Amino acid sequence: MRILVVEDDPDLSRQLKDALTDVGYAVDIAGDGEEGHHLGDTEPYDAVILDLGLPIIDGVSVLQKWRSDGKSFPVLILTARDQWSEKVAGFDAGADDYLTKPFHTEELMARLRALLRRAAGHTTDTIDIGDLSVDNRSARAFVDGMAVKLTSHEFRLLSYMATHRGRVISRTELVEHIYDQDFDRDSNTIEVFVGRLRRKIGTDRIETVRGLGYRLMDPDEAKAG
Amino acid sequence: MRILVVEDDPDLSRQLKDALTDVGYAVDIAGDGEEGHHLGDTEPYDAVILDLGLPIIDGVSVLQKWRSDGKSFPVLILTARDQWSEKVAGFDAGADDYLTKPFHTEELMARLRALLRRAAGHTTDTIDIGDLSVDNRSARAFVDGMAVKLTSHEFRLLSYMATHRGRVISRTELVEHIYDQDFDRDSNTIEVFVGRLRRKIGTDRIETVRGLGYRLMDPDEAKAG
DNA sequence: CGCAATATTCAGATTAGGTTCAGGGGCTAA
DNA sequence: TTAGCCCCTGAACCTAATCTGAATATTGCG
Repeated sequence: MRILVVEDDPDLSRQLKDALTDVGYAVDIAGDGEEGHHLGDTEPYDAVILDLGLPIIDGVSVLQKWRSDGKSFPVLILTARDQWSEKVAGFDAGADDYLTKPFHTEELMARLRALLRRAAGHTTDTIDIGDLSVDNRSARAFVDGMAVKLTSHEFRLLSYMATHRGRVISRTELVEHIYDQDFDRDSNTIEVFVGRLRRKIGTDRIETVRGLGYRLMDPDEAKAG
Repeated sequence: MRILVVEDDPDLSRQLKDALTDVGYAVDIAGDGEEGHHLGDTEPYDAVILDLGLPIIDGVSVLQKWRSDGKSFPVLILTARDQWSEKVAGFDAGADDYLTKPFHTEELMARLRALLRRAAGHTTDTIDIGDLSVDNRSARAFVDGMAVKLTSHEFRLLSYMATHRGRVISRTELVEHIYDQDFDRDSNTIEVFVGRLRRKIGTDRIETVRGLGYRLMDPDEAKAG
């Protein structure tokens, strides 16, 4: 974890750097708003501790610049004053937390941990198979970057096959996973859906394994191996 | 956005509920730790405001239980005491923010907004989707710079979809996040609201995904893939 | 070549979603 | 307190996407 501390009081920044380094963070220090802004713009920090009363450029302006540039690291603001209206302004500028001086280092550490913890939990939910991309979050599929319009059953079928890519999947297994309840399994709906899917995402992506079922794969990979 | 308030002081919880409802959140109240824990366990809240001094089960224990159950909603802790060591314990139990009573409602609101936007992976209160702009701070929406007049529930719907832009959102999810606990959830109000929203912000911004739900997106982006 | 498995096509049937509307509740202004 | 207004809700009705099953065609394999 790499942390930027923007603070003009050398004593405080020294003390913060020591404390943060002790618990294993990599720490950079900036002594004024300009330097701080530049560092935040160019280096990949995991979080920033930002004093508001800074030389050259004030903290809120620095924060606003970062946010309008799309910088998304969590920012914890420090300030000497305890004006609630000022806090509100800080949050509205895009701060994630706010701490009034003087503070206990332990509390700062705890708040920082909370910010880092929260920032960590963002994962995407897509499966890529060659240039086919299946996004379970948005219930969409892309072929070569182009969105493919799928109906809900078509998508369920594709999604299930994608999470078990490379494996042969029987019709029975597909039926069991696509339909919630017991479904009258003597019709050819699966074949119909596979057919429709093939038309939409490309025929050779779903291989038929006679007598066993289907397998979803990357056509190029198939040739190679 | 749906918020759970766990607070044993009826005056305070009443006041919080009013303030939160005014700005368009759906709010549930729990008066003790047990009820609070149960609600948090079973309902899909977007954030929780949790008092520490609670009857039956104390706040920190409730929070710890949630976290060990994998609940990840942001939690803002309230407490009467200003013991920094207690704050640290609260954060380590999995809190995301901490506010000492008495507090200014504006500050609480600002902190709550910060938690909500951060939980959704955003850094500001304004979400832009093409030329549609949704401002969660002022509860207003703009199309092409022009303000759009939305009713409270229309905005709730739009706001929730905007913070989850691109994702397919089921009717159930929408109902659960824009209404509070006591709401009869089988009627077609969601369809009605979606219809009204579409008329106000443009039909092709909300895509219907049959059998799954709706998706808010930039119509131009959609064509591009 | 012939059989069995799989593909394709297509036309109802079904059901999800869209639209409209009226009643009622709650808020505001007088 | 009352009248008026706005908005929410739920029902009824309408529209259209998509599912299904059967009929028909094709393929692969012994």
